[in-house]
Amino acid sequence: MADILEVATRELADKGLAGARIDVIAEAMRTSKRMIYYYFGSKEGLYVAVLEEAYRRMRAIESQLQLDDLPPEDALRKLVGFTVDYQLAHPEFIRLVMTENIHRGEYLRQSAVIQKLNVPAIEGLKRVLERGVAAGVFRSGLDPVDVHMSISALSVFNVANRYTFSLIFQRDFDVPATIIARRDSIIEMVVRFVRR
Amino acid sequence: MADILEVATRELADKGLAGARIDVIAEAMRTSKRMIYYYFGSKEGLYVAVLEEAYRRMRAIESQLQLDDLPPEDALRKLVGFTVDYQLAHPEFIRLVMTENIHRGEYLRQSAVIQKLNVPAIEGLKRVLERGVAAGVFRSGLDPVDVHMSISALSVFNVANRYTFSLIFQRDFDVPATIIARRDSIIEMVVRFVRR
DNA sequence: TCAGAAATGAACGAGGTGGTACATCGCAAG
DNA sequence: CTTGCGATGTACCACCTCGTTCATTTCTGA
Repeated sequence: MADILEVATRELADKGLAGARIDVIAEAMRTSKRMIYYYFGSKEGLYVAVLEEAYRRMRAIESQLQLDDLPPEDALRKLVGFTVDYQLAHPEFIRLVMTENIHRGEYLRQSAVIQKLNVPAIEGLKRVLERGVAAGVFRSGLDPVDVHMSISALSVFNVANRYTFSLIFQRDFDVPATIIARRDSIIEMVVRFVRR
Repeated sequence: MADILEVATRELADKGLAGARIDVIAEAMRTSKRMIYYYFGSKEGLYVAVLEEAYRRMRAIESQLQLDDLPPEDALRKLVGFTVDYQLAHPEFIRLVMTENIHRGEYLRQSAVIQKLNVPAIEGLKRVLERGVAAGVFRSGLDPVDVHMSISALSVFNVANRYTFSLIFQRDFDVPATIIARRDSIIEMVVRFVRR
């Protein structure tokens, strides 16, 4: 059953909601298509379940970062670095999010738990920023949601737009050195933004 | 015929390649479906044409910015501001790009002109950065493509992920004040990144 | 052991979709 | 006038895809 979600995630992230085929998902696991409807009711039902699970997984790992033990700037670097790494390691997550935005969020809206799932992410960042201000290393007046948005934007882009971008600007994101340079650049950008 | 592209852009950006229906596109203009195949050969052919045209339009406007007349930091602020504004004003562009990345760039790859179309964008930014270094206001060693990538990432995100993000973090991107604050934040972030 | 519920398999159908066949029209050139 | 070619309308089809129907099996609890 967690197996179903795994396979469904792959297929839905790969082709999008309209492009994914239930028969393909069904065939990719032992059970038949009949089961998908038994458990999830519809293609959309399955899709919502997949979406929720994807967010849940990311936040679960993120919550283990232990940012409170580090000096503010180190904590921020760790958080940004983690976000970049996570997106790189889980392209299927962004692909799902892209698909959902193509659909204007109409399916995620059906999820009751999705907001609560993401509150801790902001809370963690907020504490880091406050500690930085208290320590005199960060400027005040920063909006945690705004900073989080920038971190997400920078981390997501290399994965979300990697194909069009590398095609246009001839940057190969499979080369480790390129990835590392980009990662450093993103961290530097966020840190410089919050520094006094 | 430019009419066809207009309608097709709307439909393809709206639903994606798999979700868009040729019959719908055909019906939305005066001509019949027969014509689409006559001119573009296939659904994919139409899609490629739409993609190319979208890039062409953006770069055409961008090239009129006259950045060379301004002091480096002002020029950079203008460029970033323009990028943010353009993306906000043309959500269908990003939606197409998202769709294309879902497809791993396999269609854009078929376009011969797409690379050349985007070179000027980097050239313009490169000149601004060099002038900034020469004037002693920007740090040296900056990679224009890297900076361009960050500008794109920050500008694209609020549009590309507006639905999922606003759902999760209760930020309404239809409120002008929210947009303006975000715009200022992005510009500030880029400027701080390049400053000495 | 047995009743009832949960889980599953096989097959199918109704509707939709990309693409085509064929005939026709309009118009420019000779 | 007529020849030829680009443009267009109509109808159609072969295939695919979601979702269902019906029957069957496996589990669970008393």
